[in-house]
Amino acid sequence: MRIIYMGTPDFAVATLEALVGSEHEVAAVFTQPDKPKGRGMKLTPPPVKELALKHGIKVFQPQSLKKDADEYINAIKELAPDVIVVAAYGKILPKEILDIPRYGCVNVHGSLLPKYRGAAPIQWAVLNGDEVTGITTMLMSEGLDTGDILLKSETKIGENETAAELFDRLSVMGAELLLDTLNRLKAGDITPTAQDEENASYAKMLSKDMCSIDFSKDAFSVHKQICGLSDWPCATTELFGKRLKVYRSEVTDIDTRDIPNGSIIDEKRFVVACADKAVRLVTVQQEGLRKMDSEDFLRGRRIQRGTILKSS
RNA sequence: CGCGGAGUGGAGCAGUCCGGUAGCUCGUCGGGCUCAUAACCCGAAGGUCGGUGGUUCAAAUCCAUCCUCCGCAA
Repeated sequence: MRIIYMGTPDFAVATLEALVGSEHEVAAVFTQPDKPKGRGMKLTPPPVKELALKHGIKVFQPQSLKKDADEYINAIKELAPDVIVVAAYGKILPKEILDIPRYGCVNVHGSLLPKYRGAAPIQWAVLNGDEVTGITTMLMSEGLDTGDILLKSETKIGENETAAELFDRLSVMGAELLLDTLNRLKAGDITPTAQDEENASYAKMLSKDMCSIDFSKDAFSVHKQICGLSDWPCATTELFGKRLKVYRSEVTDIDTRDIPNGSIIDEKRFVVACADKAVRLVTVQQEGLRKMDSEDFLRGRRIQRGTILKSS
């Protein structure tokens, strides 16, 4: 099939790569405009753009599909795609565009729809402590992730799995599921199913005010907060007046109900008391320093047992 | 020129302001103790102090410049 691909972040890279390596033809790529990023605010192209350019695929980076609608609609019509594939593009497609391809617009979404429609489905599945999540492909409609479902693929979330790790796994799964979806769509082998609106939920965007760790919560919640926010925006606490990011943790079975919340009960392994049990902080990063195992971080730093980690 | 932190044996740090013996907590290796151990005791190896230039009798430390890593902000 002749495809226009729309996507932006790392999550969308694997799928594009799979399409490029398949029998399908990627006629053009749409992605977000380059944005100032990193130290020095250098203008940085999105990951999908870099991959597209590497393969010599034409790249469009519209600021808005609504303002300059005519221009892009015409461009897309000229490209005459059989299907438009969208993976974490970050823009809403107007109906005029949705109607162009013969097979419609197929979206790859990082959750089992109708659960977690919206921006950060993968992280929310981890944050909420879900045991299972997955990938859904669907035919896009005008609403936010409300289109008819084509295929689903499930996977278990590991006990200590971070959102970043799950991201990587799901992006690979998404690529596979999409190829499967396209092939079966072409063969007329899929019956799109409407989403069950009753059970729909939305995953709102992650924000920095979710980052501060509250050790007065139970260990499981704290642990899942750390996993779900890793490695961005990352759960944080405060030690020595400096921000400490926590990338990785594990729940212990140490009962800490009689110990002040947030106090360090093992100053060598970085075990911290929560409301019910203790959590061990496994990988941390203090501002200005590199990311390291907590044992390394604690070594050579005179930390006393009982030191309290504050909410940052 | 967006703001800021860091670079010292294999790891993590102190020492830098006020130049003058390479320090601490670990790890590694060897030995000892122990029923045993991630515990304890004794000993050893291992560092051109990120690079270069400068000041000085003398630079990890002061000055200049470059490189690398990271936090904030986006």
